[in-house]
Amino acid sequence: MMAYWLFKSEPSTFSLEHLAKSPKKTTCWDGVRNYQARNLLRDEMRKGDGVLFYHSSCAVPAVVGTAEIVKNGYPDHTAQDPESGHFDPKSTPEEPIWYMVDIRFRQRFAEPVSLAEMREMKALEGMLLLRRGQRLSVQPVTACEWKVILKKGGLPA
DNA sequence: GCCAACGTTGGC
DNA sequence: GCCAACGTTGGC
Repeated sequence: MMAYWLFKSEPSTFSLEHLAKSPKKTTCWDGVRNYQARNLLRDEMRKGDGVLFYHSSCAVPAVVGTAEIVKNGYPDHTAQDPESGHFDPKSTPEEPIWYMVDIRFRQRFAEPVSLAEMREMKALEGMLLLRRGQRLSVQPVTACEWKVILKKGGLPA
């Protein structure tokens, strides 16, 4: 059963363009330091799942395209790197706390689907992203939400 | 186990 | 830059 997810990223740090230009159009999604998000990365996400790529903290917050999970959850080694900025001394190679997945660029939307637009779409009532105070950096998306957003973005579902 | 203080996220 | 909503930390 294929699942769908939404990944937030600040485009000034790592945009969909960055992903598209990465080697093999693939990157490891490191640096997530929230337990709820960790559980999704480690236990729920599976190779082949769809990812909505969302730009946050920018002029027009929006879903700008899609990616896919290409590697299941595995330990985030940046937790062991004091230089990384995501260092966590409580996490060890023997007992890792933090996990990441690999994602690969799939497609860029013809038109980004902005947060404001999503708020006005009836089909997206109840979408996690639109809930006030919702800050999870990786979060589940329903098949219906996925389909509606891809259509709005000008991609075939 | 409670809860105040603090840091972060992220839209506006 | 502001600020609401969270998550985390640490004293008790």
